Amino acid sequence: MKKYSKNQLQRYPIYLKYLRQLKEQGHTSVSSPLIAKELGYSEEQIRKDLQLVSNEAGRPKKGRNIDKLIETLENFLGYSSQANALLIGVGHLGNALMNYPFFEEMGIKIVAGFDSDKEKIGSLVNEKPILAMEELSRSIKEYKANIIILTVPANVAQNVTDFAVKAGARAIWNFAPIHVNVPGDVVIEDVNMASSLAVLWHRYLNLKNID
Amino acid sequence: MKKYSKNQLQRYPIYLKYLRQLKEQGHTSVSSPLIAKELGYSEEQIRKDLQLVSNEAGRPKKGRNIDKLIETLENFLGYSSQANALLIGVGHLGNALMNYPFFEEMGIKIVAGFDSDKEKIGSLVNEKPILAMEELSRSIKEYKANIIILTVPANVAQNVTDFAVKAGARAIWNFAPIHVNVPGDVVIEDVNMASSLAVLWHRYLNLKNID
DNA sequence: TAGATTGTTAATCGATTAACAATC
DNA sequence: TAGATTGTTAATCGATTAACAATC
Repeated sequence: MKKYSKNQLQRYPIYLKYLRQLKEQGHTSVSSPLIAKELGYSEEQIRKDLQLVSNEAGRPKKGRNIDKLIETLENFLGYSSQANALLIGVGHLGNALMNYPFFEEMGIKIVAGFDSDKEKIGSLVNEKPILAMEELSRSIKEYKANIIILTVPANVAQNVTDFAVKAGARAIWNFAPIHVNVPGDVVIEDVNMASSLAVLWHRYLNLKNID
Repeated sequence: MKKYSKNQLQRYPIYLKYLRQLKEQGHTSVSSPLIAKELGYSEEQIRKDLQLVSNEAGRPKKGRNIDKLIETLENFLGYSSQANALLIGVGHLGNALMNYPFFEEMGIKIVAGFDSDKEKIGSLVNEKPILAMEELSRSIKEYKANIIILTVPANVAQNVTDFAVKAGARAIWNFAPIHVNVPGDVVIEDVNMASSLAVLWHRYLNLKNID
């Protein structure tokens, strides 16, 4: 399997989104300089990235076929796989993600939510059942749920993670604002808003100070 | 002003969160190897990162004073600033962020939401008023709102961004699943779930294939 | 043909890691 | 003292950028 850096992997969905836009606008081919200009990357980087996933060469002067490229990226990113996901922690954020319309186009489908709150258990959110934590293990097997979305408070995140791993979770998408440890045979990826805000804030201060 | 890489900036909030945990547990000092082990970084990296923000040296054998370090990081990250933020797009995600309890400990406070939906305008979400887009320019001035949180659908993100920039926005925290362009005197940072998922998914596939 | 764009190979840049003397 | 941990300086590694011949 080829090696992709984290930065690289993060760029592919952005390319794909843009290519879909171009396609909607009626374009049938696309060049590296165009993508580079519009998305703010260098054209060399675009070329490198696309060469790496694509098994078909681009054509000088013309660029690449958009439909082919979209298909390539969709396959590469798993958008054609329709993997089932389970969400733990149906608070405000969990609720929002259960209603998030873009997951399906990203190839994942939240099939159930889990919470420890008895009031919530048994209810439906966006037509998906909210179940008790005890059901997790069974659900992972039943739905072949590859991905666990973690939207619990920071103070219980590690405990819930341990529980989920024991229940069979192998990929955890962590929205809790804290680092959690997992065994080597489990992958975890954080959506850390504090990290993102730190970058924004620092750049903003730089901007103000330069003026 | 010192130069910090994006990766570096992203790590600081993670350190801070962990240090706060340690403090709660009664620790008074902390060493690089300890942080490194717990958070999965190398100890050299921790040392480099902390040296860069700290104006006080650590002490061999002992490490650093936790209280001092927490204070340093809080100041560096702007957590003591209490900046006002405005949120545009009160859908499911926007709603969740208006109820997100951790923003205040990160030094930002959402003071109002904005939406184009007449049904929502005039209502309160988590005690904050939802206003019409026409009010944006006035609110930015009134609240000295440095940060705009963008939680609108992808297809209107660029238009709304342009509108916000015209209204005086200078820092945009973009949760829409799309790249938007801004002028050079505006900073933008994306929370791109698709990018995050791409990393998770790729690592997960790697894991399965290696087994 | 001329020119835009490609893919490849080399150079540069920056970030991480390693090595090690200093010190509490 | 001995040992853990520090800060600094150098080496390595990887990613991005530059250069350029190939080609549609």
